[in-house]
Order: sequence, then structure tokens, then C-alpha cells
Amino acid sequence: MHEGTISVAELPGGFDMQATVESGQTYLWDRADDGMFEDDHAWGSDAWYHTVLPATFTDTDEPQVIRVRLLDDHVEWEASTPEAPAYLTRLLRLDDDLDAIIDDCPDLPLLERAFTEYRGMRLVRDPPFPCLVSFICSAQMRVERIHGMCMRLAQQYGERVTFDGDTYFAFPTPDQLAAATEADLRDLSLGYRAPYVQRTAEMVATGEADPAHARDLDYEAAREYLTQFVGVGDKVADCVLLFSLDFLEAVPLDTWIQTAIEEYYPDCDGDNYADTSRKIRRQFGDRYAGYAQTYVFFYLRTGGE
DNA sequence: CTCGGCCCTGTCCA
DNA sequence: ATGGACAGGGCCG
Repeated sequence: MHEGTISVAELPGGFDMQATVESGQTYLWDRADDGMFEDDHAWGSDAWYHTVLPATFTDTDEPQVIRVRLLDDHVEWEASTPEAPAYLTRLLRLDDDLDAIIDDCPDLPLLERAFTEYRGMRLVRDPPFPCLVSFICSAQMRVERIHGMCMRLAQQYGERVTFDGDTYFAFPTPDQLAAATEADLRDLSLGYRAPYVQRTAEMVATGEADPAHARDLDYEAAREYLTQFVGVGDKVADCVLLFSLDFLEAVPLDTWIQTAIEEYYPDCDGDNYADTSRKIRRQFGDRYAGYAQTYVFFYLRTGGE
């Protein structure tokens, strides 16, 4: 077992592990105490979180396990690989200069409140395929249930990994998921998303399309590219662009943000998705609109005014 | 390009 | 008890 610590003081802008991993950006982490996404757990807990990195992410032969917890002034990690700090930096965007990003965002009262409330929350950088599948599952679903679906997919179809005497499951590869049947996936409570997931996995497995390819395109073209996957519309495409592919300007227009736009920024309420998207990006700042959106989304969803 | 009807499923609430 | 609304949408006609 490899282990070590990362000093929070050296992370520009600080770090809030719980807000980062439980804010609905990612469904690929789990909490050792089984309290993930519970409504009434106390914030600021120092629980252990873990995730399994796909072999493709680490460019190694096997999936790698990483466990992390945040103590007062440092991040403590245990992993199956000595490269954990570098992987954590990628996954949790520990190299983003949060202070500079928040500085760069416009001075809007709602933004200020959200930034103040959850200072230290970072965006995530999930591996592309797991991110794509998890957000296909997210349609009309609560966060706890999306998380449950992803955990069941891993347990059912992913590679089993043993680390430090415990068993973990990697998120399934495109090949592994493509081999599932619609009925199998419905048994995991995916509902009408089951055929979407199966067909999308097949598209990736056969090489017909690759979500990572969207990286090479301009933002709007990238969003369009991702909508070719079954079960992926503009909103899910924006989630993948923002939470996996480094498009920090992407603003997923979900019902929460739609409501916020009507209430706080009615001028941004456009004729269609693309139109509203352009307007809200201008309002939130072209470069980091997605960071602003994620803070606002989480702030509103957790009961902020 | 826009629109409405429809889709799985667990939970909450009248 | 039990049905209808609803939950961070997308597909299809």
C-alpha cells in the first residue's frame, strides 16, 4: 500500500472534499461510512472516500484504487499506486487556482453568496466514459439514485480489484457495458435509460464515436458532437464537457438553473437551449461560467436563497 | 426547429 | 392505504 499526504495550504484557494464529491458533479466516488448523498448528514465530515481509476485513465494494466480523506490542514491518501497525488490532482482539479477563478467571475450577489458558502469546492475531472454513462443515468433522477445506479453497474460489470484486504469494483469499460443486455440493465433499476446506456457503450466500444474526441472541438461543436450518443441531449452533453473534458465555460441548463435564470437573470431566458446557454455564459463570465454554475446549483439545491 | 406525449422507478404527500 | 406528483431529460412523431 502506498500512502501520503497533500498540504491543503499549498492548494491555491483551498479544498472542500465533501462539497466537491457530493455536489452532484460526480457519481464515481463512494463514502466508507455509507453516508454518500444522504440528505441530513453533517457537513464538514472527515469521512474516507474512495474511487477506482480505470486502467485507461492511469495508462496501466489494472484499475487503481485511491482512498482519501480531508483532515484540517491536509489531504490524507492511501492507494494501490504511488502516483496517487498526480491522479488526485487530475480527478479533483487540485491545480485549479480557485482564488483566481472566483476573482475572474463577475460580481453578482447570487454568485458571491454561493462562493462564500462553499469556498473550496472544486470542479471534478471524471474519466470520460464513466462520466458519460453516469449522466445518461441522471435523467429525471435524484443524486442518491444516480450514485446507486453507478455503484451497481460497477459491481455487476466492472473489474474486481482487491486493495488492502478490501474489494472494490472499477466502473465497467465500454466493452463490458456493451455486452450487457437492456433487460440486464433494467434489473439494475436503470429504467428507460437501460437501452441508452447499452447503445452508447456499444458506440464507444466499436469506435463509432469517442467522448474524449470532443476535447479537440470548439465548445459548441463539442456539445453537438456528444449529442450523437443515445440518451445524450444538450444538458447531459454540457455535464460531460464540464465535469470531464475541461470545458469550464459549459453551463448545464437543468431545471434548477432554469428556475434561477427566470428568477435572477430573466434577460438570459432565451428562445432555446443554445440561445439561453450563450446568454448565461456571458452573464457568468465566458471563461469560468461552469464553475459559477456549479456553485450556484449546489447553493440553491442545498437550500440557499 | 418546436411541441407534447411518453418513458422507469422510488419517495413523498395528500 | 393508495394514487399522483415529482426527480438536475431525452426520444420520437
